[in-house]
Amino acid sequence: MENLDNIDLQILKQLQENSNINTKELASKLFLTVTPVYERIKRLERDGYIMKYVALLDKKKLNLGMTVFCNVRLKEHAKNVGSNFVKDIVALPEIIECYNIAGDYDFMLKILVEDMSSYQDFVMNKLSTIENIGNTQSIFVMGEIKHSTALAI
Amino acid sequence: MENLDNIDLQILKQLQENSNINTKELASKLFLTVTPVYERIKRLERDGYIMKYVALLDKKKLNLGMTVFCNVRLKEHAKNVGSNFVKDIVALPEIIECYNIAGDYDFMLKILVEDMSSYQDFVMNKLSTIENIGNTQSIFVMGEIKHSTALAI
DNA sequence: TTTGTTTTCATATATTTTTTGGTATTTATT
DNA sequence: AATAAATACCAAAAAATATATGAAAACAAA
Repeated sequence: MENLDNIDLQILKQLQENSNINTKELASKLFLTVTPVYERIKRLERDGYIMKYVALLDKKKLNLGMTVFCNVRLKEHAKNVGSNFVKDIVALPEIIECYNIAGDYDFMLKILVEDMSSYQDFVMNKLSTIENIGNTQSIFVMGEIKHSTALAI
Repeated sequence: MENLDNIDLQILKQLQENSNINTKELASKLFLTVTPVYERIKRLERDGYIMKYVALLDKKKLNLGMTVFCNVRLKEHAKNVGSNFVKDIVALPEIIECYNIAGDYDFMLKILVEDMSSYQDFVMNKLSTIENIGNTQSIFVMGEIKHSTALAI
């Protein structure tokens, strides 16, 4: 972070809003030529500031319009065991995020499904079959106010 | 969704894992030439299946290593009012996501900050100054097990 | 000032994107 | 079934962009 100057930060800001901008256009925004911008981007990739480039898709258009946060509590005996809970979670594609949290529950999952009946199916036939899961609490998302992948840098 | 054939879905799958793949390489994976792949991508963009292309950055390297979910309850009188809560939320760059949820709380925020003291500063000096906020509950993330932007298509 | 290092520019080359025209293939229509 | 219309594909050309290279400028340290 201390290695990054203001130009680097502006490049990162741009790329996390639109990574398909070409070097020429980005260079002109920064009042530079293509070479320094190109080399800075490559350096930012090499040094791991930029992890990957992805396309963000429209959930609703792809029939995954329902978002649910699911809090999970492990069974008492499993708390200290290095369980394969994590392995199971990673394998389920409906679970798009999983956090180990502090508080009443052990994990919080973000789940994307088509509708309520597919969520029911997910909980009954997939989530509940995972070993060591004690109980769960589902928090349904009614609306998405803000959803950004861009860090405030 | 019904408009998408298997080739479209495979293109989307690839692009949401790595959007910097070039058309030629993508085409060879699909046993096609560049033109149909190129045209399909353009159509998927035009039709809104692909919303945007972004670079994903490393939180920790950019000093935003602390994630907190913050549940927010609005004040009673504000529940029905079309408050400018939303406008205020969108303006705060630490809040990377905001959901209107069902359950005990009205909103859930995902917040990215550097450390505990910056979170304290955020809550005290920014979040709490937003009108109509009743009370809040902070859920601290200890570990990120899974974090994908790719939809299970 | 001198030396070494870093950053940038200008330009050339390699690669990729985008366009174009033509040919199958499918779908609809008569 | 035959014809027309639309769709999806391929091959190749043109345009734009990415990448590489050598020289100039800016900067830092001795």
